[in-house]
Amino acid sequence: MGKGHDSMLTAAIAPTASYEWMMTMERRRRVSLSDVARAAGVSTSAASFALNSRPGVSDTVRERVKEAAVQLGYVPWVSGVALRTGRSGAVGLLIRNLRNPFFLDVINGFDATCAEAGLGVVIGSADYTPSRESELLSTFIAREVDGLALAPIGGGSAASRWHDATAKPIVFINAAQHAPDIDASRVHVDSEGAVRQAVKHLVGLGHSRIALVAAPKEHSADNERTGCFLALQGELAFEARTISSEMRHDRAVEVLTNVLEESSETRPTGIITSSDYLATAVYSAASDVGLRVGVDVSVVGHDDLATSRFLSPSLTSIAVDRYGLGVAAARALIHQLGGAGTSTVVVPTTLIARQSSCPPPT
Amino acid sequence: MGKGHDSMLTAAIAPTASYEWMMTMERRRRVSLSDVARAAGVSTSAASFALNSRPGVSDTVRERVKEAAVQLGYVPWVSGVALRTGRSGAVGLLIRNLRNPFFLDVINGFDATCAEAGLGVVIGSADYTPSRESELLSTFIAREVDGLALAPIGGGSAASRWHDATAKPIVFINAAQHAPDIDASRVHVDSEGAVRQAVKHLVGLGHSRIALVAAPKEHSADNERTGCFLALQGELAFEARTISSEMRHDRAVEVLTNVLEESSETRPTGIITSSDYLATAVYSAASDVGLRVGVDVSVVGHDDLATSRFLSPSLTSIAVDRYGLGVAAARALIHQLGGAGTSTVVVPTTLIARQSSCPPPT
DNA sequence: GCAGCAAACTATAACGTTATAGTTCCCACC
DNA sequence: GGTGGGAACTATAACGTTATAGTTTGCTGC
Repeated sequence: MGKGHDSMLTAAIAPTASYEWMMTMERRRRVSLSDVARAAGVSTSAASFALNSRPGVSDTVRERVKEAAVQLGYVPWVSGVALRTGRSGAVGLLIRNLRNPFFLDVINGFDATCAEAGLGVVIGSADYTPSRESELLSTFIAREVDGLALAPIGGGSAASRWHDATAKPIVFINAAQHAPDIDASRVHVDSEGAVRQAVKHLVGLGHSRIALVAAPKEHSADNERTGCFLALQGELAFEARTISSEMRHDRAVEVLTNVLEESSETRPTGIITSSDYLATAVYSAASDVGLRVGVDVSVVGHDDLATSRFLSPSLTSIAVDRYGLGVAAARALIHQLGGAGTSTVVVPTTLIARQSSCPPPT
Repeated sequence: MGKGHDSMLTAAIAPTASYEWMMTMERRRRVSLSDVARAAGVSTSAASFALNSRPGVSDTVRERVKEAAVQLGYVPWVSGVALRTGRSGAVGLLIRNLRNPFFLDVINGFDATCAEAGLGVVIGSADYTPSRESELLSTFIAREVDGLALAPIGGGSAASRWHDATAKPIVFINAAQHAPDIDASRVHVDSEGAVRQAVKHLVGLGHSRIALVAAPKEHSADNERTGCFLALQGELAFEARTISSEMRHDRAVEVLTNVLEESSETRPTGIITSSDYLATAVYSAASDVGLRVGVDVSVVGHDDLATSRFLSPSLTSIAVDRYGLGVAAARALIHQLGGAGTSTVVVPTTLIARQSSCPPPT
C-alpha cells in the first residue's frame, strides 16, 4: 500500500511569477484587523473573536467591533488567514480544457454554487497536457486552496499528490473509475447510459455499423465510454468500431476524412462523438468527401450545446445538465468542507433526436 | 479631483468562507524555505537570496540551495510571499459574464499568456450584476492579485476603487471610453469599425431600415456601439433604429418577436446584433412570427463563433480574434507589471458574409 | 600590520491573522 | 472574608516569507 505516486519531484516548479516587478512601487497601507481593534478600543484577539463569532467576547464588544469593521471597510487579508490557518477560502477547479464549451456551463454552476457559500474559485485548464495538470496542481497546493474539483487527465498521480500534500477534500468530475484507492467524491455524467441511448437510437433506425469517436486512451472518461460501447455489442446486434482522435477540430477532421473515404461496404453508417464540438468535425469531414450528414451518414453528438439545434442539419445529441453537474461538484466539495464524508452523484442524460440521425442508406 | 467613488462601504463583505471547517482536520506539515536552508547548511535569508537570484550570495551556495530545493520538492507558499511583499503572483480577470462563449477564447488567450509568464489567473464572472462585480473586486483585492483585467459593467467605481485600494496595474477589456480619468491599459475590439462594416454590408445589399440590438445603457461597450451606429446615419443613407434587450436569450426573443410582428412597412429588414448568441434569438423570433432569416429578414451577428457557420441559414458575422484579444490584455498587464506604462490595443474585425444576409424583400 | 572596505553571510523584524496561554475582574460559595 | 472558578479580555507566539540591519571574513593598500 501507499505506492504508485512517485512523480513529486517533477512538480517542483515555482508557481510564483518571475517578472521583475518595480521594487519602488508604492505599497498602499491596508486596513488591518488591528486597525479595527483600535477603533473599537479592544485588543486584536478580541476583534478576531468578535468577527469570527467565537465565544469569549461580550455582545456589546462584538457589536462595537463589527460596526468598526464596516466603518473602516475592513476585509480580512487572505494571505494572513491562509498563513495562519492553512485555509484560503477558495477552492480549485482543474479542468481538462477550456476550449470545449461543455465546461463553460460546468464552471458556471460550480462558480455560482461556491459564490453562494462564500467560497472563491480558482480555475485552471490543463489543456489535455499532463505536465500542465501537474504544474497547476502545484500552484493550487501553493495557494492553499481548501478543496479541489478535478476533471483528471492521465493517471491518478495528480489526485494522490494532492491527497498526500494536503489531506484536503477532492471531487472527481467525469472520472468514475479514476484512482479508486482515493477517498474522493465523484460527480459524473452517466456515460454508460449515454452510450446506450445513442447506440439504441441508431440501431433502432436500422444501423449496423456504428463507430465511436474517442480521445486517445489516456483520457479516462473516454476510456469508460469506449468500454461501455464495446460491451453493448453483446446485447444489441451491431458492429462496433472505435476511432481514436485528438480533441482538436482540425486533427479530428483529418482522421474522420480517412474513415469516411472508405467504401460504402465498410465505413460506418452511424457515428457517435463524445462532444457536439467533435460532431462538427464529422460535418466537415463528410462535406470534404461529398457525403451528406443526415442522409448518407448519421451523427449523434454529446452535450447538446446551445447552437446544436441550429446546425444544418440540426444535430441529434445527448443532452446533459452541465450546469447541474457543476452545482453537484461544488456541493459535494462544500459538504466535505463542512465535515461530511464523500459522496457520488451520477447525472442522467437525455437523447434529443434531430435531423443528423436517420435510417442508413440502402 | 478625487471624487466619484464613494461606494467603498458596500464592499465590506468578508471574502472568506463561513463554513465551519473541521477544526480537528489534520494539517500536513509543509516544506518551507527554512527546511531548504537547513538542508543546504545556510541561513534562511541566504536561501531566499539564492532562489530569488539576488546578489549577496556565492555561486557555490546558490547551487547548493537550488539543489536542496529541488530535492525537497520545495514550492514557495504564496501566502507567505503575499503577506510579506503584497504580491501573490496571480492576476485577476473579471469579466462580464461566463455564459457567452465569446469570453471563453478571451480567457484562453489570457490564461495561456499568463501561464507562460508564470502568472496565475483568478477568474471571476460578474454575471452582469454590479453588486457581484463589486464583491468580486473585494475578493481580488483581499487575495492581493498583482493586476486586474476588467471587462467592466456599470460605472467606473470598480476601477477607481481598485486604483485607490491597490495602486496596481489595470487593463480594461472592451471598454474604450470607460473611466477616462484612470490610467489604465485598454484593449478592445474596434467596435466602430465593426458597426461600420455591418451597416455598409447591409446598405450595400439594399437595406434601408436597419436595427441594432444592444443591451440596456449601463453596458458601456454596447453604449459605444450604439453611438457609432447612430452616427453612421449621417454618412450612409439608412434609417437607424435601436432595440434594447437584456443579454438573456429568452428575454431577447420576446423583445425581437414584438419588433418582427410589426408591419412590413415599418419593421427593420436588417438586424445587427452584438453577438452571435443574440443572433440566434433573432432566428427564434423570426421562426415564431413566420419570417425566414436570409429571405425576409437579414441578420448580422458579431463574434463569428465556431458553430455559426453551421447554423441554418449560416450566419453572417463580424469575426474577431478573441484569443488574440485575451493575449493582448495579458501582455498589456504583464508589461505594466514589468514597470512599463499603460498601452492601448485596438483589435480589428472582419465581416464574414454568409446566408443570413441578403437583399431586402421587395 | 593595521585601517578600511567590500563580499558573503546571519539575525531580526515585519507583513496580518488566529490559537493558546495568561491576566484581570466579578461573583458565588463555603 | 478568603477561595475557587468562570467569564471577558489581553499578551504572545507562530504560520513562511523577504528586506534591512548587523556581523564575520578575507583582501587591498598604505
